[in-house]
Amino acid sequence: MKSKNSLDLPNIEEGNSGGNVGGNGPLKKGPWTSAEDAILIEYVNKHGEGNWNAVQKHSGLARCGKSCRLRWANHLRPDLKKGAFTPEEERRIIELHVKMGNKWARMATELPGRTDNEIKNYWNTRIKRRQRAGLPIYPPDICMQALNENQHNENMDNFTSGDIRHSDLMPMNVFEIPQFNGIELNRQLYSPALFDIPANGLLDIPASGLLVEGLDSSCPSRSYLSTMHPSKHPQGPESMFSGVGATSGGILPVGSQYPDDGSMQIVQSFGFSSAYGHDSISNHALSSSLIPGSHAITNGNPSSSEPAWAMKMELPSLQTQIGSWGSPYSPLPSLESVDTLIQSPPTEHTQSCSFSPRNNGLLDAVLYESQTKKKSRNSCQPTSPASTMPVDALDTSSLEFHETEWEAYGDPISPFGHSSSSVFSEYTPMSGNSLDEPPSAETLPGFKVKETSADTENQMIFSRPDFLLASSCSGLNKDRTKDYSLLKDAFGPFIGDDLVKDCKQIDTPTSSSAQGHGHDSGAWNTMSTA
DNA sequence: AATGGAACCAACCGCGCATAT
DNA sequence: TATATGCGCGGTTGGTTCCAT
Repeated sequence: MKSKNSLDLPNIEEGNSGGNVGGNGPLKKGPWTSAEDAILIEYVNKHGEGNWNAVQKHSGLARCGKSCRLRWANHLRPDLKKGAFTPEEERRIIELHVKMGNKWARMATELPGRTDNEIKNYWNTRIKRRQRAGLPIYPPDICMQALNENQHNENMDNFTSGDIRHSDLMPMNVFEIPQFNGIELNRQLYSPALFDIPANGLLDIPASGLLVEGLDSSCPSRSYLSTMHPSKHPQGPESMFSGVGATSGGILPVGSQYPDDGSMQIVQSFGFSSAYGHDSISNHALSSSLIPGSHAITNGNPSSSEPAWAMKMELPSLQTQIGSWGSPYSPLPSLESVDTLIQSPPTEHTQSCSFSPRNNGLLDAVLYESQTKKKSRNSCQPTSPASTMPVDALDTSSLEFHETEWEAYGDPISPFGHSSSSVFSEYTPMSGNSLDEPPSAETLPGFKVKETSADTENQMIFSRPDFLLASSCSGLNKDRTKDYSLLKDAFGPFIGDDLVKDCKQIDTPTSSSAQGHGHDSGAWNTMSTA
């Protein structure tokens, strides 16, 4: 830390640069000096944390309370861990992000010694880097883990909360894992090459790749594969549901038809390299023909008045940078145009549930989650909202491979600037990976990818496969059992029967846990219920 | 060696929530 | 109940460093 000597020299030096230390003059901004740090440390040591606005008054520090708090929290706290993130931490961040989205503060609670700002910066830079390189964002194992977790949760919560969860579940599921969605389900379908996993293990899975790899012509799951990054998806529903052009079992237009235009780039900004056409199948058709039982989902859909991505959702950092991520390979459309796309998609669905009235924030989601929990507890047997389940509560065996292993995937050729079809071809299986090696596009007979349009609601919902299951399991539709069955059927081919099976098998409280990062459970619960 | 771009990092800003009055 | 204040969070910005050309 800083020498206490500086405490005795509060008003020197830095005060001259852009501000002053102490005094009642204008508050200083900009970088903190060692003297200021010392003052702050001394103050905190003496008075403890909190009451930050009093720091200026009592210590003479010409910094606003917020600045003091930030400085302390991010740099001066004695328990801070300095240095680069370890592979374990990196992996943990990814796991957490899968679950939480851009909830940096929450994530920080799970990473002792790390700050939200640190995590945020890490994520942003890594994502940006990978985005530029056209690399996948999430590692398949994590996706799988999340899937398992959610399935588990669904089962834990299965058919118990009924209508209650109908509305409440959605926000969390939709918001919490904006971009993860299809990835997890594709674990077994992906070509390892798709998961070019860099040091940080982020998967920037090209949507097209997802579609190709994970889709088979009949699989409705495509829908959510393409919805991985619902938020702010420029194409809105259309692109998000690129794969959902037909009813279950229906064949979708081939992805190779993707125009190599800006739409693709937009998608890329979400971490996908797919070229999503603007056109496509009408949203209506999609919303109604998504998959058998999909109505349950769409009915539970959050918004009618406002497209899902028009909401301010919890977005991964990369999503927020859509406008600034000018990849050399793929110039992105202006934010304006993106916004237009985002907000313009008309939706004919009405809000059929008690979803957050504003449909625009995590807080809402959290609130609703909380409400859901309460309701669930009150009206049902103990439930475990998917959103509150710790990742670690699930079998994390699939996560056991080390971060460095992710790197083994090697970077594929950047798909940027290529149509999805080309992307597919580029992402041919590299093989030999520890992960389930999904069949390549070529090995998926009849696989066809189609960038189609879809309702924002659909997108929202399908943004998280687990949600689909959860929805059916927990009451998005009153005919939950039916929906579940339908979804199971729908996802079975895609995620694998075993997973579907797991969904049921996991339906035991004791299944949680156990492995991996068990310590997270508590923290997670704490966070979730906070 | 110079230059430009990318990466990294620290800090600020705006918003919203919680609590006190 | 309404308002004020404190605080935390997430997004964004700007500066510095690193690296490739």
